Amino acid sequence: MNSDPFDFQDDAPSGGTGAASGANSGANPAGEPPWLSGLNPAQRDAVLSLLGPVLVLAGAGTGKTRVLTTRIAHLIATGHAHPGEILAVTFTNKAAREMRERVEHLLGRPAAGMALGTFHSISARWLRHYAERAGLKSNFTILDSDDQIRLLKQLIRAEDIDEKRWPARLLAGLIDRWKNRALTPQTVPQAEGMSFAEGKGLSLYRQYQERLLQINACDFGDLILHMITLMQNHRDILASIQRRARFLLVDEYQDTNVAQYLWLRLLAQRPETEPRHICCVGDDDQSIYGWRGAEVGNILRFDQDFPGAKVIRLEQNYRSTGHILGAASSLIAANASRLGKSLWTEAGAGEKIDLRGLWDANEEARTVGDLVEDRQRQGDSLSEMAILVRAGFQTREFEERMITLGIPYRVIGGPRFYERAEIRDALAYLRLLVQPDDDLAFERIINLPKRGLGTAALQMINRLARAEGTSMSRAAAQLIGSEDLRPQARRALAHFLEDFKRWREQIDQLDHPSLTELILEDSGIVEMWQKDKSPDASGRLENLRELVGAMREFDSLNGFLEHISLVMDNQEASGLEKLTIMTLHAAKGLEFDTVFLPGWEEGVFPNQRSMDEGGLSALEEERRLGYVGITRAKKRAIILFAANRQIFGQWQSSLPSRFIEDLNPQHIEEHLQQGLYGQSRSPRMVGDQSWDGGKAWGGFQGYDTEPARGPGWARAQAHGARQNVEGRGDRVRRSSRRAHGLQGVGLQAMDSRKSGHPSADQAAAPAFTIGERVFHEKFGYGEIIEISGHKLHIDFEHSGVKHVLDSFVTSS
DNA sequence: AACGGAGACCTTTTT
DNA sequence: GGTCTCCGTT
Repeated sequence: MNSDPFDFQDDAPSGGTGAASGANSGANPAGEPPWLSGLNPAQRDAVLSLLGPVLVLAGAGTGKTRVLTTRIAHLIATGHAHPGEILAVTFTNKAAREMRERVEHLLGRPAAGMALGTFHSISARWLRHYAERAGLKSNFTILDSDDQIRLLKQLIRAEDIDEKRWPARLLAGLIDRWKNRALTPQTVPQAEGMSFAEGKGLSLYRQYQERLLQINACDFGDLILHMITLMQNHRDILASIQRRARFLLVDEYQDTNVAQYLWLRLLAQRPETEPRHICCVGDDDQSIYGWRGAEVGNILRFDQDFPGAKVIRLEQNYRSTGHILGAASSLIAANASRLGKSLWTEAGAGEKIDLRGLWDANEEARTVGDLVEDRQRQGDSLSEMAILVRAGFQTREFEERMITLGIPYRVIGGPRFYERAEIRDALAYLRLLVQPDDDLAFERIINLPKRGLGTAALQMINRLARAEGTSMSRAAAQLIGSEDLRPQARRALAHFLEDFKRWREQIDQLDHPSLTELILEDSGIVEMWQKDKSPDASGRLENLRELVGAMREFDSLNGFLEHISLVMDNQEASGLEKLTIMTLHAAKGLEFDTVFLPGWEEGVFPNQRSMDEGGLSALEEERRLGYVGITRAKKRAIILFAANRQIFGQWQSSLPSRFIEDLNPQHIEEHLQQGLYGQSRSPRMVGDQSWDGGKAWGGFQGYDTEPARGPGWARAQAHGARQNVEGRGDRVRRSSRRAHGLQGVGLQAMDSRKSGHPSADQAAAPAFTIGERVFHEKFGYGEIIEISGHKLHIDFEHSGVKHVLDSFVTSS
């Protein structure tokens, strides 16, 4: 991030204004500019189509970032645009940082004045400039979701709403969703405003916004929302910004939400006669943030929004081998709503996808561990391997296994550095230092470390602040001049305020890291942790030291605070090679030689809750997630699933993911564990006539061809013809038609449990009775205490009550 | 202020 | 099963 946070005024030398002139003015007369060499025709087209609206549909691994960066470099180097007229938006700060580096590398010089950042960071800069017009001061605080919740909690309490029934996080979610749709308290539809605490939703939203202005703060959504409102209501602001955004570039367009879309529309707004130089890059197949408001619709109707838009498809993949690409394509082909792309590669077929069915999650982790060690023996680096899970809880078993094996790993996406309590405490001190009206910071640290200012004192301060319509700091200052507080509390409060006064006097004397150190010492924070005997206390002190270290990279305290409220990522410096464990979401945009994809089971992936809430469109989003997962792999992908898994302390039996049947078997090599899905000698198995004892472990080979299964079946047949990848061919029908036996039973049980397709054969439930003694392969003997369909609750002699499917159990 | 018990939660997550 | 939050007790 640049030191000058708002350099977009008139510092831009004019000169790049003649966009319409000579398209090749910057080209080397001897040929073409060097940065264009090595681009394939589609990429080249995307780089050179500088004028008018352009949509680049860039499949996974097709060189999207390269196109974007080259395009920017080309704009500048050919004189089509001055850096100060370019505005490029990304979704993460990391992406922004990388993009800037690459552009400057191509140009061979800094691209000073170019606005390149996230929607939020760019908005924040503008908003600081125009703060007064939005009712804020330019040093406003950016609240994170933690602060947001605490604020909402106060409002909910003040309204006498039952916090249990109407938790603050629910309201926070509601407000976030409104903001994602660019709805202010004035524009929330009447009916929706009623949706919290018997109709108080909208009123709470309004109060929340008022309160934010009072404490001179914004939440993340406000950054964008305020800017939209400002641009809509003030022509001068809009004009000034548009001047700086003559050439717009947007990365990951499929992830934009409605508010971001409106933001872009305002920036791109031009008189009819003028072209809109907007270039959006995205991949509808990698849209995985629908659940937080992203609108795939934005990318799907780009050419309606921007008439005359040129659509360019990047389809040559440079990342993965043929089998990986083939498997991924066959999976995504099962989705109905897509713009459609056909990735291809010049790389060889490579290794097939390694598909492994295992008994339980434990074995899954062991298998991955073994395979990782195998790769290491082959000389592969750990940093080229990753385990990509659907949900956070899955990381645990892998972490445990890696610890046992002594394999260094890192988990991405755990609690982030700046979200840790001790860091947030320290930051609250700094926030209050520069912004005395920051009530949330005040409340956080007023009694930290303990200084005898408990709830009573806090309440008194709060009441006065409300009565006077002022901030808590000011109210507190007033209180120490009065007799309202007990002498002890009064002294403590006076001391607290004096500390801050003293520190503020030091702001110009000391550099900010030293000042922070001073504050941490003086306030007693350091002492507090030193006295703390809990095992993580030393780590917390370590973190505080790290915080001071991180500050040194910024030239001002304000610059640092801006950075941490927007850029909450922690870049790990450690040079040690490590295996990466992270969620599929976090993996987007990354690549690894070897990718492990565990937990491909119904319920886990696709995730049950996701489907319950979002239906078919959520299922498609899950499938895109699978597509993202597979396409992270350069050389090999291993997909795993387990028949049994403990979820929230309950054993669950599960069937392999329906996504596995979407995969074209040509690209798959199965390694199925013997005896999976209880090939036991069960006399109870419904219709078990032809079980062949293991090889064709049922679920997978069998259920694909079960017509009763519904949508999956129809899709599977339809998409064969669309194969477009190396190794194309009609989809091979699964050979086994065994639709009965264990797998049949399990299937029915699953189906009836899931939304959608009730099984036709439910009547065929085996006749277990409550109280019956049964045997389970893993849990041994037990007694049935409850039956619901095919799901049994069994009290096992050695392992307690478990929920298992009846197909895993035999009567004893 | 410090402990502990009860209850609720448990998908993904950037900014 | 694990963790977090709240609330009541000491």
